Amino acid sequence: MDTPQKTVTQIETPVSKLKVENSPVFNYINSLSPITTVKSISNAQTFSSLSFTSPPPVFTTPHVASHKGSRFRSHSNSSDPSNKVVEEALPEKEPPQILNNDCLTTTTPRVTNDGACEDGETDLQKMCDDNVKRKSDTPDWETLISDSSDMLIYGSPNDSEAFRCFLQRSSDSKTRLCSGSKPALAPVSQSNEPESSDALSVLHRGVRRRCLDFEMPRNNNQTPRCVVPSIGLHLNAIAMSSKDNNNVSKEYSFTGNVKVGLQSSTTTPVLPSDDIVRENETREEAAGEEGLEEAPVSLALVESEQAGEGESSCKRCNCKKSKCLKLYCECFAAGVYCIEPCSCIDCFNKPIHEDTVLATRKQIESRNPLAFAPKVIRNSDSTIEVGEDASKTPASARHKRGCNCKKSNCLKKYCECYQSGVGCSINCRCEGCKNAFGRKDGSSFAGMDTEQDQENETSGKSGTTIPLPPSTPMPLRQPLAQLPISSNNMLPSQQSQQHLHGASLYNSQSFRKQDMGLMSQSRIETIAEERAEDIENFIHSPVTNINALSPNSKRVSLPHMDSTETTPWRRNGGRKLLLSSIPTFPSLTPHH
DNA sequence: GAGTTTGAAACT
DNA sequence: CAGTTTCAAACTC
Repeated sequence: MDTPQKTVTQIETPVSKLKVENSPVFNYINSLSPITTVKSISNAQTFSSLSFTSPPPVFTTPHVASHKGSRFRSHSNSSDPSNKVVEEALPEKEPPQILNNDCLTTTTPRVTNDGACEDGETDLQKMCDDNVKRKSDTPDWETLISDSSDMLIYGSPNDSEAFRCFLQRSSDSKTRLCSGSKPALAPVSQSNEPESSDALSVLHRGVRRRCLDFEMPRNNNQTPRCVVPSIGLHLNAIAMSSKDNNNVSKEYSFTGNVKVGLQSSTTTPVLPSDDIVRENETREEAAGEEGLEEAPVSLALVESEQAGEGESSCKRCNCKKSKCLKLYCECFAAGVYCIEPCSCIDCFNKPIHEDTVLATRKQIESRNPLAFAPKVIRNSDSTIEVGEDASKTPASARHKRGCNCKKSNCLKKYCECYQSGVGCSINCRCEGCKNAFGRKDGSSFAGMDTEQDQENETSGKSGTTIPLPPSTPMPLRQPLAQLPISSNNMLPSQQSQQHLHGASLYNSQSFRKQDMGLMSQSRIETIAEERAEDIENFIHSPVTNINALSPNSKRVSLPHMDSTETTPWRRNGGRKLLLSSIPTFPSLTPHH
């Protein structure tokens, strides 16, 4: 009897009964015991609630095992514990409710006991005593707590910071972490949170977090970015398409995602969010299997980066009739939620309308799986880009579908190729192409020179306009930004699941993010190469064939090949490899 | 800031 | 698939 219940002893109730008989003291305790039992119950509830709702087996075990539980739990349960911890750490943010919960849940194990012990002092004292013993017995708690703190943080609203720290640790780019962290966190937390209390509350938290996160980042330093799009995330092929690029240059991007978060506070990246949420689920699942969890993180990171960068350029849309639910909307197209800076009217691209956004997105993807995929594909060179010029970019990158310019001569941003800072290619159906980054003819990139020359010859406007176009800037970052978006939506895990679809984009994005953020440049380069290969493969593959077959069709285009974007592809092929390689996750694990 | 131009996206 | 319309960004004034 007794022996078996050692674990129970911790729980207290059963033991108490047994012992009660033995000594008056126990009797006394017994009187108390009820309370304790209650606690235990409460704990159980909390745990159950926390872990379960969606919880993967992992969670279940942990919480059950619980208390001692172990790291595992802390990690896995990060949600719960994290929240608790966070709350404790950051009582401010979390509403009292949470605290209560925390008390209940946490009480047993640690802190609560000590400090909180609000409940019955006597009981608590006893409990504390017991706890003390327990602690002595299982110092793990503290350690766990401390250890888990990171994770906990993760889950909590504050997560962003903690998360960031992690990320930073794990990865290098701080910005990413900061910005990205949110999205990633949000998703994660959300997934977890729901367990704890109300899904809604969770969502709100998520939102808050994102907002906070965003703020945090800002505060931190990073830049005021819009940070907002991480949101993946966030976050969607990210979307990025040309815009993404813009993002890069401007802010957008993922930022977009990030933005989202900021936006209304609601959250962020629409798609990303959705995707994130989904992905979170899927991830968890997948993660369980593969340990993809990382992916999300990476995505988040990516997003964050983008967001961070994007921030500088926070993208904003000005939609009036599309409700920001069509690809006309840059934010939506980028897979991010609209945020405050947007001047849109009747905007539905907000976390509040997540369902609508997702549904719309699906609809669009059903029509064109690549709708949210990056528009620009880059070669290995793409990484190079550095700004200097576009000259390089153009060569390596190409617009999937190609442009259809007739009057702009591909010398203005009306041209997606030009806007993205890439040269026109065979896929383009443009007329009078003078793309400075590379003409459809083949006159290569470098446009500047050639173009200027030509322009000089043809028209005077050229020079200034061409160079100006941020095209250069765009291209550089674009990849990141873009990828993130789509990726946001689609987590790697999802990617794997989703396959090539739009998801692929996401995947790619996410991938990118990971790549970008986590991976060193060298890796990126390699990836880029891989991408190129993948792209080729893609082209050969049925899907790609589509593009090849119908270059004209806008949507047909391949799944993003962009260096940044392209990643996704490879992911398809080599995704796992990348993922596995991706450090992002690892960083998280360390926490364990 | 308002109006125009442009080409992608969406629709038929 | 092609043509047309709608839309919002890019651009101009």
